[in-house]
Amino acid sequence: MGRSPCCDENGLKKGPWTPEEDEKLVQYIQKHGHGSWRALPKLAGLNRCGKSCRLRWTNYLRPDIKRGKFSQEEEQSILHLHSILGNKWSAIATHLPGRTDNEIKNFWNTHLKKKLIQMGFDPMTHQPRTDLFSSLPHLLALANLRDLMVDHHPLDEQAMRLQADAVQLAKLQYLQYLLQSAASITTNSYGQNDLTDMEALNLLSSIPAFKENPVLNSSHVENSSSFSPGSTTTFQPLHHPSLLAHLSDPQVPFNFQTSLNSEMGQGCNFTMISQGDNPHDDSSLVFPFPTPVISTLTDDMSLSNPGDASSSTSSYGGASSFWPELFFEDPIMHEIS
DNA sequence: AAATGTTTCAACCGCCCTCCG
DNA sequence: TCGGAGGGCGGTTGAAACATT
Repeated sequence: MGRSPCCDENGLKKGPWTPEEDEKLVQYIQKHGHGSWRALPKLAGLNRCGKSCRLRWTNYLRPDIKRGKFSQEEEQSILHLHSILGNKWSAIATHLPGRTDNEIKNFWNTHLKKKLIQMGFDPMTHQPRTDLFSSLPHLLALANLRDLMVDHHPLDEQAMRLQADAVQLAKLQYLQYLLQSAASITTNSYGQNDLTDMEALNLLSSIPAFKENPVLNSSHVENSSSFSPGSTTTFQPLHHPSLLAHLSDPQVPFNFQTSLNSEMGQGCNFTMISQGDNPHDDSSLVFPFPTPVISTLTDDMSLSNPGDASSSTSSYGGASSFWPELFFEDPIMHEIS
């Protein structure tokens, strides 16, 4: 037995606003300001509830509202802010002049959420989706595409590589899942070798990037120092604007190597090593990350888990996520915090 | 051209918080 | 301290526009 909707009272009008109503509302507010929203409709000669008037004004009629398509920069900001704030649309809107929370929310639900899902990210956590099944539709689609193409046209080199990349990505996502599972198992069982380590290594060895590159099979990062964020800096995963610029442009190539340091019973660490130039060999994975960011952060340092400041004591300190958790000083976070 | 399906987004709903008497 | 009013917020709905068959 909840409170009855305000507009049910007194047969007040609901639904789309007419130009005449808009005109009345705008004129009244420009003359008198909105004051009490509840009192406003009567004073302005509108047969609407105050709430409806407030919504119409704040979401549509306000003179400082910017309409039209969201720019690339706005899109990046929303993604970034959402990764920090979650569904706090009004908070996000304060960082985007002229945009309303409602507009941002709609844009998120109709565009950005889908985009992230398509790219294999969980739209709520902004982390890669670790469930292999989430990748299956894409893989199946690719497989079907390949069948079709083989039937009708010879598969070109780039398409072949794309498909191979997708399969490798799925493997790596699954690997991440295994490592995350292993992290909890290992932590709880105190050094016990578990099957998941083996499973992970077997999977790795099936990926050309690991099999063919001697660096990747070595204990290359044995003594690598963890990337330490420092005490006064705020760090955010993934959605740096410069990264996001590339989310919408999957053609931006970046080659990287992933090193696995595995000593049985001690867990695994990932190290991302950027390559200065892009040799485009078949063993490279192509991801939409800009080279400069990766290279500055991963030059001979392992990536550690942001939530785990004492990662050196954790046997899986660097294995929290396959996708690079990039940490950087974030002005917006400073502002918020 | 018509029917059907999908997407978009303005508007509504109801919960929650703050303010004030 | 309590309770009601008002406003803000996030989630949801549904009509209109657009796309596809």
